[in-house]
Amino acid sequence: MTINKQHDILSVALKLFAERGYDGTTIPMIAKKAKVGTGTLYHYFKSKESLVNFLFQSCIEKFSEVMQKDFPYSTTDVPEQFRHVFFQMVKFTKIDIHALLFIDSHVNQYYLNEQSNKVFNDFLNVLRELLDKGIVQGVIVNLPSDALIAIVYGAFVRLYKIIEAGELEESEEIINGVEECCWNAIRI
Amino acid sequence: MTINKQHDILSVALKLFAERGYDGTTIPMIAKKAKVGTGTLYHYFKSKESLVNFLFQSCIEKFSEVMQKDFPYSTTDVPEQFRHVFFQMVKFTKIDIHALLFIDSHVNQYYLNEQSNKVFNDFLNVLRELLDKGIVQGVIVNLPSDALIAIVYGAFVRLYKIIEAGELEESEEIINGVEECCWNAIRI
Amino acid sequence: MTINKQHDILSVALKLFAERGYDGTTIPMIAKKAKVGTGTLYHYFKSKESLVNFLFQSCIEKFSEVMQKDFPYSTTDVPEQFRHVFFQMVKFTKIDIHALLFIDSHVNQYYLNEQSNKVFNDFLNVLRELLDKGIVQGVIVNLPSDALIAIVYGAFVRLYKIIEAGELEESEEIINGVEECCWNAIRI
Amino acid sequence: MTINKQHDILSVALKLFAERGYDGTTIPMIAKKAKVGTGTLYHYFKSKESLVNFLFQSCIEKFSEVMQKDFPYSTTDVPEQFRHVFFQMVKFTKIDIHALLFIDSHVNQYYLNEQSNKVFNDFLNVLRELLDKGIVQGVIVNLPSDALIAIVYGAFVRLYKIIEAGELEESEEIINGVEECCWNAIRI
DNA sequence: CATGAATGAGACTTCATTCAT
DNA sequence: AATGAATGAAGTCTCATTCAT
Repeated sequence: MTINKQHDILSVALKLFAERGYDGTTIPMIAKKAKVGTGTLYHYFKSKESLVNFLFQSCIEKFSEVMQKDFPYSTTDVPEQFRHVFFQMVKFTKIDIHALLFIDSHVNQYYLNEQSNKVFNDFLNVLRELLDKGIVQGVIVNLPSDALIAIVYGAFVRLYKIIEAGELEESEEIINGVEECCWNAIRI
Repeated sequence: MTINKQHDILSVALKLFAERGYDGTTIPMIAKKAKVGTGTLYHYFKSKESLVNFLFQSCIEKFSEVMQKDFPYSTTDVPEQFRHVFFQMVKFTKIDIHALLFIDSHVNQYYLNEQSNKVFNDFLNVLRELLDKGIVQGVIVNLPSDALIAIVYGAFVRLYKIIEAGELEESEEIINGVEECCWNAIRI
Repeated sequence: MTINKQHDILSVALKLFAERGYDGTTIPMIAKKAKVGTGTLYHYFKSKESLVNFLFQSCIEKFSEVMQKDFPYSTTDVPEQFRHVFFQMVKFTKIDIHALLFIDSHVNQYYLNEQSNKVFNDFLNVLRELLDKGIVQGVIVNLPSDALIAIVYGAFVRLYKIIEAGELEESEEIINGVEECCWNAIRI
Repeated sequence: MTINKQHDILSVALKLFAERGYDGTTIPMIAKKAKVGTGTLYHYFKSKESLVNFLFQSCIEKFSEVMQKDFPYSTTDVPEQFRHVFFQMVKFTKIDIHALLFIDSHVNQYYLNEQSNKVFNDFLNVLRELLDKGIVQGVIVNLPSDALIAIVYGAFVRLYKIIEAGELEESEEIINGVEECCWNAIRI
């Protein structure tokens, strides 16, 4: 038996939601894989919706934390800061790729509540600020920061989707290459 | 009455699948929006699964057609060819953004059959060839072509996701800028 | 094309009802096997129920006709009359075994109307009279005629069920033997 | 509340299947009569088909058990053994007439699986052996044992069908009379 | 806390029947 | 007369949720 059933439920649910989507994942599926009774699930979460929202918010939170860990506030060198953020994203993904894919496929869905949407938007703001600073400094192309995020984040997520699907094997070389690509995409 | 009920069903289903996912979309939902009886749907498609597979394959087919339309075979200039493909993708998306988002969110899902997966893979091969040619010519960075596709396609799709979500307004300026970004990402 | 669609519908329906029962047989099944459109069926019969009732009544009628054909009214010899009826039943079954099995499995069912039930009861009365006469004459055992009919008719139908199922091959020898058995069962 | 919902479901389903046939009986019908939710039915049985197969096999099993209970193995007197089997069938029918009628109307139907067919065939073999022994001893008429079973079993079932339909009142006298008829039918 | 039997709303699907052609 | 597309009621089955143990 595991010490923490809640933890088991969360990690199983995250994986299943990431793989099959919210509606394609059933409570019995989660319960069975987490080796708990279906009723147990309802001791920890009021409903399926509250579970998905809890997961979403805590994933964003962890993602945000990792991304800001050891952030080089001291410097004003945007390329260095971009580099830092990128490799922290890599680090986060290595810890829990399902969290990345879960976030990606659940953003803006009809079952997310206001709080989830707010948390996600706050998270985006951190990135927006970084990029806007680069635009002002003239080191990043002058496009709406949301578009720039879409480019970098879109590329990043899709890369890990094909890695997770087994269509590409992860290697330091490739990751470094992709980082360069992403920076080249948006730098002036 | 509409001339073609099958067409109505397909276009409604495409939109709903793109917005809510396969499992989040119900047959009654589709039927109601398409203004047909639920039974009618089953005159045209054997099952919900056969509907989603039909849609998937025909979307890929259309996408593939548009992308290869007027392709500059005469030249060997990869940048020009890349540019062509990119703007054909833009054209396709303008015709039917739901098709783009539908494809993106349904690739590799458990309800797709072998034929759907094959059709999608064939489609990717066209892109792979183009990029591999560029790598050989030394004008595109030497990374696995799947990674390069992920970068460009991932960026592209995510851009249109936020446009569709109303978080960014489409403009020729932005699209041109993004095209430049994408090319800069992968060129040497 | 067949001359008579109604005939095709009836013969297909009879066979299917006999094999799969009323509820296990669908209108599309019948239409397809009879090579007509489903709508065509409704030109000949008001509803599925009216079709099954029509079939039931016409089967009983034919059965009754055959059984009374060349009936030896001149004699009062019950054994001879019994023999006649038995072999007329054999003759009827040889013409259309499905009719026999259809009648057997549809008697007394909830979808039969009053008229069908009446027709069947009238048919039984003919048999009852014959057996009652034999009882009065002291050549048939003194049991309720319905019980005697159940014995003979039950034996007869079940015999042809296993013949139809391919578990027994019909032969004159066996039929003669069974006739003897049936007579021995009820004679004094 | 009842102690055993599964038992309630089974007994209600047996009765309804016997009366209306498999396709004429719906899951909501069964659930309502058994006073359970429709979903409950699916906790006990995977599908309607698995329910009917389970019922079929357990009915045959019970029937077989009752028929072989206290079988006079010590004697080689076939008439006595026949008599025993017949009255054990009567006993079984008195316990659960629906089981008898259910078996009769569901044999060989398209929804029965291989196991069900096998169980039924094994059951028939017991009867075949008994009759074959009688034929060898020269006390039973020389006809294929399947034909003899058809005669006796067909007569027996049909008798109880009309009793169940209220067209004949059961009495010891009649049952004894019918037993004599059945024996007379097949003895030499 | 933990469970899983129980439930009924609602999912997918079928089918008797109608009707425009 | 003949058709089959169209329909919605009703069938089988699933699933989020509750609750007695």
